Amino acid sequence: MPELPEVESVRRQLVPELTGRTVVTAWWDAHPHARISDVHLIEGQRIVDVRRRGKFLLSTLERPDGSRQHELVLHLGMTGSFRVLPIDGPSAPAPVASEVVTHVRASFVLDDDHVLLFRDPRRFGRVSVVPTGDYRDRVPTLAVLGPEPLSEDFEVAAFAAALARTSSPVKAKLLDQRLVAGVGNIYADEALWRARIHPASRRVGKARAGLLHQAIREVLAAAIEREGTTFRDYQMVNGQSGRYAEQLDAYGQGDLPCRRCGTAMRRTVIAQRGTTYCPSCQRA
DNA sequence: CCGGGCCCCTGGATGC
DNA sequence: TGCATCCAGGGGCCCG
Repeated sequence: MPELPEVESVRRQLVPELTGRTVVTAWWDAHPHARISDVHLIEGQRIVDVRRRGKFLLSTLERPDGSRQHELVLHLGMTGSFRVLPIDGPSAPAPVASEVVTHVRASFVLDDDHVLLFRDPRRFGRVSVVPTGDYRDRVPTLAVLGPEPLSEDFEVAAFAAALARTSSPVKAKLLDQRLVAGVGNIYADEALWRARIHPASRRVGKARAGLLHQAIREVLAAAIEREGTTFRDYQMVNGQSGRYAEQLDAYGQGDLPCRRCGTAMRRTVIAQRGTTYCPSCQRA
């Protein structure tokens, strides 16, 4: 559920909390299916920045000698969220924190007597420390991630060409992350509704690709302004909800009247994902 | 290389 | 009321 707008909202909240802080100790869940790796490498390193690529959060790490060899990579999965809490001192972080906040999978004691907690009930999130820029082993999706949709790198011609080249449903391509980064189930449905394109459409011409390109940018920008969509699990660092849910035109609108034409919205499954669209104004 | 499908996980909703 | 079943989905992986 956390997609680009949600991750960007989290990033903006984390920047003042983490920038310049040194991680004193790290704790993580040893669960056999935990998608958590090499976290111990962060101990003693300073967090230089908090960046975002698609749905990933990235931090440059710096050793006391000034060398920068590692990056922290975070992914919220479906139910991941962060909290920053004050602590009494640099004593056992995780057990103490667990009494206050449930489902803590990793925690980082900072040098300002705060602790960063990573919560993730369904364990689809990822926490990894990797050699700088070396994502292939631990985060392959990040290694092949497509352009940032709100940057100049997201070129309409390349986007249209990629859609012309494929035989998959257009929604599957939006979720793929290689064509464009950061779009998930909510904003795929929203962008397709806005561009009036049927999510199962396997042929999207140049003109409609242009509309979709524009719709993706508009929807994501509008959602960032409202700090994302809280539909079920997504929470910001301060525990608050994103305010885009009331603006949703497609996602979660099954059986409700289309906000454009009044036809009952229809629900189906595409690429193993629940998909809502207007059967009247979204034509294949 | 690409497309399609299955699986990981667990809280909440639904059904009996 | 209580138990079983279903459902949500980002992304890794396997197979054709």
